[in-house]
Amino acid sequence: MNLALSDADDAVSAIYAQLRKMAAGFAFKPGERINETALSRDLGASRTPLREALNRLVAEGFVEFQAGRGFFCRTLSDRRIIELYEARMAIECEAVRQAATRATAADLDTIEAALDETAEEYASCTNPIRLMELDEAFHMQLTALSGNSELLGMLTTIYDKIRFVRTADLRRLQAAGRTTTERHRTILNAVRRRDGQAASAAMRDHIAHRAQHASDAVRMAFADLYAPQDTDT
Amino acid sequence: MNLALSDADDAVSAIYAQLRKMAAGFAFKPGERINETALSRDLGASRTPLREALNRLVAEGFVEFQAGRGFFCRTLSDRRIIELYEARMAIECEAVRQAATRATAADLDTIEAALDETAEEYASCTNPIRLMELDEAFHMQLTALSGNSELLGMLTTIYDKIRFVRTADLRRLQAAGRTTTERHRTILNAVRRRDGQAASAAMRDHIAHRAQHASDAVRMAFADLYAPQDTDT
DNA sequence: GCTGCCAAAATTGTATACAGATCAATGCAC
DNA sequence: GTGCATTGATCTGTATACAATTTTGGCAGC
Repeated sequence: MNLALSDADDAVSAIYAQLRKMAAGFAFKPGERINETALSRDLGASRTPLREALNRLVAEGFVEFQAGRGFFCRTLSDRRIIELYEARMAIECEAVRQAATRATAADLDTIEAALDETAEEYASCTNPIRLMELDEAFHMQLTALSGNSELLGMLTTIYDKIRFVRTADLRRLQAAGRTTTERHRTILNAVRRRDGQAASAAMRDHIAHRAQHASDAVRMAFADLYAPQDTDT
Repeated sequence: MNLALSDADDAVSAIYAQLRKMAAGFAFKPGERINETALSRDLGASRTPLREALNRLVAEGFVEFQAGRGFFCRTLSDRRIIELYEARMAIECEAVRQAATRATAADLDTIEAALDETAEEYASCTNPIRLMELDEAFHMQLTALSGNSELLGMLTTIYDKIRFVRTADLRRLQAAGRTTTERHRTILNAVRRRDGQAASAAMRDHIAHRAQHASDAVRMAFADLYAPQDTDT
């Protein structure tokens, strides 16, 4: 997978990075057709490099392509979100299992320090974007300890696809006065004990728990998506 | 992930499907630069749709892109292959766990029948391509029983990336007078018992076993790749 | 009000042109 | 013979043009 998501020095990669950010945040509405001419004008490029970048997003599933009709923003369905949560499970459970044998004590200290440092902010944070960043950072850092860049790349793509839903879910969770910090500590402790089995099980439990609320979160995410423009429809 | 690997009715998708097949079989040598003009001529298209298709392959990691220098065939390293085997583990272990709760008896009968039917051919097969097809069919069918198209799509991409190595590995295994059929039955039986834990563990064991020989297989694959042209280097 | 149809406008699909960068080969100095 | 600079050939990067297709808007008929 492509980990070089930072804007490389070539134009297509820069456009791609920008479009991916937009797609992750649903700057295009689900099912919406993407107007190449207008978008290329906005991005200050011509249609040729834009279409090349869009084709990368097609391969990753952020954008769909219909012959003769052009590019469309991906749709957002319960079913697909559940599948992505399961894919997350596959990757994060395996990653944490590998991390249990490969992570150094220093690596784990770093993550735990970050957890300690942000625990208070996490508990009192009212900005859902920031809440999401903190949560996601933990999962990505932990997965990175697997030392497997394929797994990390796949997870990055999955997170970009479900971020919108997860943001709604975390907001909801916190509104109920709860956080994910304790579950994160449980997972981290299992890795520290070098117990890959337990770490994997704890991660599975953690993700499964959130997946149960995914459908509700999808509905909230949809509301967020269309609320700024109009309250009904 | 993109499951529509069949040649769609649009030109870019058709070119993409063909290029992906070529990339999977290393029709381009690792690290080799891809000449757009020559390739577009061979494919009977112009550079524009070809580059769009190549950009899809960049996103999937079959092709690398260097600014100002063009597209290059991916390189083949031990490290990367091991990572892909681990990614396989992540996905297939999760898939088989889901399959254990979701697969119908009829689904499992179909796979078992295919296993029975091909057991003899598998044991005596001298064509490594066919050997690979049989083995891969089992894994893909089983993963399909998870009912998760994301997992299936990811696995398809992984298999396309390691097919070359796996072909060498299976050839080697069979030359030693052994097959994977019994291990496949062990996994299938666990799914039948609805024991997701055991099915996952058996799958993990199976893949780990093959991963141990991946480095040797990579070397064999390299030899295969360059043998037709020249015996050394 | 709704449907079907036709023409105009907008949009996509791809070939092509050309500027700029890269590569290869030759020749020169050492 | 080796390393380096030069230059011509090759190749990439992207804008643009235009054909083909799709969408849109309006109008007639039910």
